[in-house]
Amino acid sequence: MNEGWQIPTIAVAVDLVVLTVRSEALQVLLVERGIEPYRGRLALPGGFLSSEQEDIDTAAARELTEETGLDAARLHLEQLGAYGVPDRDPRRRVLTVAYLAIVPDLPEPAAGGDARSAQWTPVAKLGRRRLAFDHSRILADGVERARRRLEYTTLATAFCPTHFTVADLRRVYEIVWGETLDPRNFHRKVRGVADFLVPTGEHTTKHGGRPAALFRRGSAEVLHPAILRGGGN
Amino acid sequence: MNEGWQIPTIAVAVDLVVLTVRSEALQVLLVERGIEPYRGRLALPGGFLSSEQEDIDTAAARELTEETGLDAARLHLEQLGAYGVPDRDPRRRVLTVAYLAIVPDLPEPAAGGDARSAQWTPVAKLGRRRLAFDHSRILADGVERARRRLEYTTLATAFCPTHFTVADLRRVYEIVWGETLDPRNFHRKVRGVADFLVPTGEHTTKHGGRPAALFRRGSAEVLHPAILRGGGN
DNA sequence: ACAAAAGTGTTTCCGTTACACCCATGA
DNA sequence: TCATGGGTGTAACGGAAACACTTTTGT
Repeated sequence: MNEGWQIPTIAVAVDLVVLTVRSEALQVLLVERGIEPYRGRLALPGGFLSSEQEDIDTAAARELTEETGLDAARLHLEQLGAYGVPDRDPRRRVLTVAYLAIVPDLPEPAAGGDARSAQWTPVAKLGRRRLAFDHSRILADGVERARRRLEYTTLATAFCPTHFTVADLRRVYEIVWGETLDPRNFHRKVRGVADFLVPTGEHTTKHGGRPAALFRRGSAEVLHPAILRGGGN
Repeated sequence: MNEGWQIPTIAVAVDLVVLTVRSEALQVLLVERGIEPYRGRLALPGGFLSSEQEDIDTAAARELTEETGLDAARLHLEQLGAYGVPDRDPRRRVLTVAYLAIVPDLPEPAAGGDARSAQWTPVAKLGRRRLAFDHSRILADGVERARRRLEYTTLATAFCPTHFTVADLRRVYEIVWGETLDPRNFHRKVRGVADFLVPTGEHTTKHGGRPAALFRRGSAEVLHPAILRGGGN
């Protein structure tokens, strides 16, 4: 079927949905576009492959490091899918491969090596505001993927620093899902999953109540049994 | 960061994991490659975008129709993801977007309009045999996706003709999952999900036992509650 | 009458929910 | 002592597993 015809080639980009829990809200890392099209609009961080031979996973990790200053190898980074509608970029045809990244609340504001000013924005605050290109759709897909991942995997720990309490973990669930959970049942559920949480022996000392035990992320990646939305009040 | 440099472009292809249940086995549509590289090896059907402006979803639907002769608009077709390791094709860099398609057992053998001979192959029979390129990996991802979809969605009906019995549906589950299910519990489960199965009033007349009621696929797309693997014996 | 497959009823078990209750700290 | 949040115990509920049992056909 294909002798003597020219195979079309397309510019390939990667875009990142970088999520964190920060100031009691689910926030996404966005950049403000400095050039047309969509000048001044918010967009997902991303960019074209840096060379003809760069791997897409590598490109996503590179962009993540550039924007957050963190070591991508230690972060959760998974592919969301390819978005390739021909007119998604008015200048030329671009196929973008979107990735979902989960990072803990960063000590320093996300000032990357890149000159562009990446900023955290609460997902809920975006409301009906449209992002550049089809990034609103990609963001919605990423958020939904993250929400589902919390049900069936141990991904929630990726939002937390290395040491955290059960209450910290519960707040991640509550903020990402946008619903409140019963602290007592949640506690028993997560402690009941083998290798989900590893006690460190340490305890918090701050707040008003009883000190909470500190945990590290365990080796488990899937949740048995799952922690489902719409229950637990 | 990017003034005065050339954006690299890449050849983009779509590849299809077309699954069906046929002769009591989960089968995948494969083609035998007639040219190098991987000449003589089995590969997933697929191909490059037909033009600079063809949408990837459209390209996947086109390939599906070419290979099966069926109207892709009536079939289940979903994106699996992008596979873009630079050396996956030794000739040149190709990024492929893989799709999962589910089709009912076709009356006629899958002789497409395309000259290539697509053939159904039982997934289990492939064993350790490697497909061309990274297609073994893509196939594994597609099969795993289909298995999970049966747990949480009504996708199983996509394997069935328009009219089918509960036993037909159960055989789909058993064959795709590779485990046996209790016919009585399965029956009550699927009948209990609202809008999953619509009775047609008709009954089968053939087999040795009591005639079974015939159903059409209902409007439900998600399963409440889910039908999980590793139970039901 | 018997075999075979469809379909229903019932008991047992297990995870979840809801909530009473106890624990450990700061003020 | 009280407020606050951490953590445990437990009874009620609901879905799933196991399986006895009835229904409806062909032979």
